[in-house]
Amino acid sequence: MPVSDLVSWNTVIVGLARNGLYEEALNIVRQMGNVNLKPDSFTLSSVLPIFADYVDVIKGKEIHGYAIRHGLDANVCIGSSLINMYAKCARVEDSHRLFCLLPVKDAISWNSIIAGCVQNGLFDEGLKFFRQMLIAKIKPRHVSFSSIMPACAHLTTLHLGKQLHGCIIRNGFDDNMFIASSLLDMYAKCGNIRLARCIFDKMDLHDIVSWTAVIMGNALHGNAHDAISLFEQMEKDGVKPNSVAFVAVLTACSHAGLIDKAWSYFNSMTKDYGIAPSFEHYAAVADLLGRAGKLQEAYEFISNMHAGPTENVWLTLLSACRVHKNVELAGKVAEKIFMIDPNNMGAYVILSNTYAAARRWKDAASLRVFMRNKGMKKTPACSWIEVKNKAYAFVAGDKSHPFYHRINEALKELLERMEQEGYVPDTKEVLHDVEEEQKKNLLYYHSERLAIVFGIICTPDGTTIRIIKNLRVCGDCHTAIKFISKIVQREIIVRDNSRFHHFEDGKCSCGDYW
DNA sequence: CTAGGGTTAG
Repeated sequence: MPVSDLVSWNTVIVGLARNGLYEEALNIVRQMGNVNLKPDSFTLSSVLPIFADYVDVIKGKEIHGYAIRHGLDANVCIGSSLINMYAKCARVEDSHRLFCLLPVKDAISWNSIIAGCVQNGLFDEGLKFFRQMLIAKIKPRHVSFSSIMPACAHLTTLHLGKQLHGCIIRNGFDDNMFIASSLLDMYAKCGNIRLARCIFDKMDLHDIVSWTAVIMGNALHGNAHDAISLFEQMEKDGVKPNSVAFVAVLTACSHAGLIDKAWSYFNSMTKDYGIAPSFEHYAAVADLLGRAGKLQEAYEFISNMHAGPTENVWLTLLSACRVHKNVELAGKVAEKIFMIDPNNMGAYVILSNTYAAARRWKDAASLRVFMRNKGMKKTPACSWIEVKNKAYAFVAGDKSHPFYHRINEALKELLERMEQEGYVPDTKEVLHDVEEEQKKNLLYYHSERLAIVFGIICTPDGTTIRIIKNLRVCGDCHTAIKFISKIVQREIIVRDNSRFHHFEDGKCSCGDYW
């Protein structure tokens, strides 16, 4: 059989696969056998992306086996598509192994392993490969940047994201849609919504991803009205919202307490766009109802979910129960969660905090003992700040920190000025059964305050301070930071586990609703 | 007259 025959068969397969006609492409591959043609490296690397898209690791592995038997596994194109296929099937350790074994690595094989890591949440690993790629003198391409940027976004490493942005501009990649979307998302997640919006406005074209990224960014920063008007503009521009876009706009409503708006979007999603609500949509609405104190309504809403509620949806209601100190419903909700996952740590923590908030110290304590016996540990609160391209982490009351004494001095000084301005510590949320004086001390050393004071000491006057915290900011710290922003005349941006707070001149952008 | 990698998600 002449080679050109195989070439023309491959050409047809590629054409079909690239146009999304996967079944037709696979049919052609099957027919190759009937005319005694054997798939070669071109065939395999055209077919593998199909199984990556199908998340079909069984079929993918079959191809992998075929490649090994025919001595094609050292081919760089097959290698990249195998790395990609395993990563898409959540088998990134297999991708990793293949990448190491690959004798020749080009830019695309590097991009495959970087994207594979980032898509599986291995952000540090992805960054490590990115650096190794540079060391190996492989020039990053546009795909390298759009693959690695989400790692900066998730890790909130603004300095890295900015460096990469510089590279992108120098390479003239800044007009690429994928890169612009990932960049604007990175800036939004790292606390700079203004720059995120700037990048969005400079784009020539907007697709559903860039719209969603800018809507979500505004939602996270509490700019509900911007988020909603962007969503409406998107609809006007003829870009059809998808399920993710609705998550974004519902998140915006949820962070601003816009119940009626949220309902109208939730209903329009199914009615106007035929999108079935997923648990994220339910979670956003449940969160909104819960925080507005409509706990019973939220309970019924969740109970009527089509697919059956997930533990995450119940968890949003459980934290609402804690906020509104509804111990009875909290118990009922916790039970629902333990039916799905008996070892759900988050649920035990919130439940014990609910008891403590209702001053039921004994119940809280016995639950903590139970948790300790089960070997469950509460996540310690931690805040961090970037100063001069370095991240500094703080945990509450950490005396081992090298800057502890300087921070402590500054904290005392600041506290005096705060009290002169009218700050009264609010110990209601201190969930320990200890003396009032001790409670105050616990508050004064919350991790976010240590990080903020460190930032004030280490940066010139007027510099914006950006803090990231792994847990929710407590009510008293929220008040304290408002005072601090006024006293030191600095903009302080705090990202907790669910949203951003912009503190400026004694006020917070969330309007005290969060 | 042939092949592989990318952005949004409480």
